[in-house]
Amino acid sequence: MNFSFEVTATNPTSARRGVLSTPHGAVQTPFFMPVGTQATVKGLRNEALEELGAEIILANTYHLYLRPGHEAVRKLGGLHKFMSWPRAILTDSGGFQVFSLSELRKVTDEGVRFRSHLDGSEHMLTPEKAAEIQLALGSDIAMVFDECIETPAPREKAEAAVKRTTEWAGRARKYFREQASRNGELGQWQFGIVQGATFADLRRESARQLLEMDFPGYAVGGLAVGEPHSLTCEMTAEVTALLPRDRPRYLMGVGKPEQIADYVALGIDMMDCVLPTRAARHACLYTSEGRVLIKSARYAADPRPPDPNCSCSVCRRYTRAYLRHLFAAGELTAAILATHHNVHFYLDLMRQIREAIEFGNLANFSSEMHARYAVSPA
RNA sequence: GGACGGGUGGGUGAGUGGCUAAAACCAGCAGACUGUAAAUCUGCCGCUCCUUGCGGGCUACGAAGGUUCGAAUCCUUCCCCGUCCA
Repeated sequence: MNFSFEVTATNPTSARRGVLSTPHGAVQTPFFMPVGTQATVKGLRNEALEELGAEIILANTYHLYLRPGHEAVRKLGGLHKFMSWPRAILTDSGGFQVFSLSELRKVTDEGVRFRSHLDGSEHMLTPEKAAEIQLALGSDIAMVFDECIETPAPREKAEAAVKRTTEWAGRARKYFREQASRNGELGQWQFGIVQGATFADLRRESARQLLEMDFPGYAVGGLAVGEPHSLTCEMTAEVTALLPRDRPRYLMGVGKPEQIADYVALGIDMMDCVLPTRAARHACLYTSEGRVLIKSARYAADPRPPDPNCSCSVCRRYTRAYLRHLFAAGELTAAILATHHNVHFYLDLMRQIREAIEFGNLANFSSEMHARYAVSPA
């Protein structure tokens, strides 16, 4: 087995410092995964991602299944080779698309029937199918297919989603193990996903049921979909309290810069979020001084770097005035530079957090981040 | 010199008697983005007043007059622009 997870340091909070080893390299935890839904982190070449120190990225089952198709990727040597990314990859299962594409799908116990957002064609995604696709893609970590629902949700709906997610997790686990016994070492880890919306008892129940399936890692899903941050933290804490200490915990789809350290303090090891890349394309830069909406007229003649305290190659070379100009002109370079900076910011934030855990001052770090982002800079 | 066509808010450009401070798009301004249907979306965008209300006042569809209860829309004259004919 090329996989392992080792906790190397703990903290007065529940935070853990560790290393997740994969066939495509070791990943220092806690970590943040830049999102590369369609086998690319929008706006960044893989060379840049490597320079920025990304050790793992996320890709998406649903999107790659529709285009170019998982069999096509398999024939081209798997996702790593296809996209020329030598480091680790985690694939999301398509469970989030159950939520985000809610108008294009129908959920049944069997699975989810999607109408493709690309051409309207019909596709059935089941727990087995999602696992099969991810095995074909050859990602290092595969997620089980779950039912992600909106928040707030009525209790009955949340209950039903938990029940379904648990059953689907069981089927996915079974499929995965069958494949392993038939084909030998699969070179992939499979993680379960806890659901339960904003109901603490459902979250605990969901976690307990998944624990019985003995996943090498556990995710918390269906959070940060509109509920207040405090509630996200509450639900996360409920779950992490039950999860085994020797397995990685993944809080899916988070978060804002000032929230990241909070999740880590609750014992989260892994996160991903489209925020740094999407916000960058929309001219929002994350800096040591807070958010900078670089399109604003106030930066038209600002000769300072986007973030005076940042060491990234964009901040070393370009001014706010120039970035603002590029956005105003609609130049592609605007998105590229902004994305580069934001991903640097997030990855550097994670480096600082890992350091803070080792030095035992994560709590201070967290409150500093909140203070910094409480008010947007002038 | 003559015949047509046309002059609308920062721009392009709808609108041929009241529902028009005037569509739509662009530009401008402000904001939002949390396992990416997102290089997207939302709001504001003549001036002004306040007790911020589907509020009041003022100004505005080349200019000046006129018709009408009411005009960007109809009439007259003038000024520009385009095309064609001499």
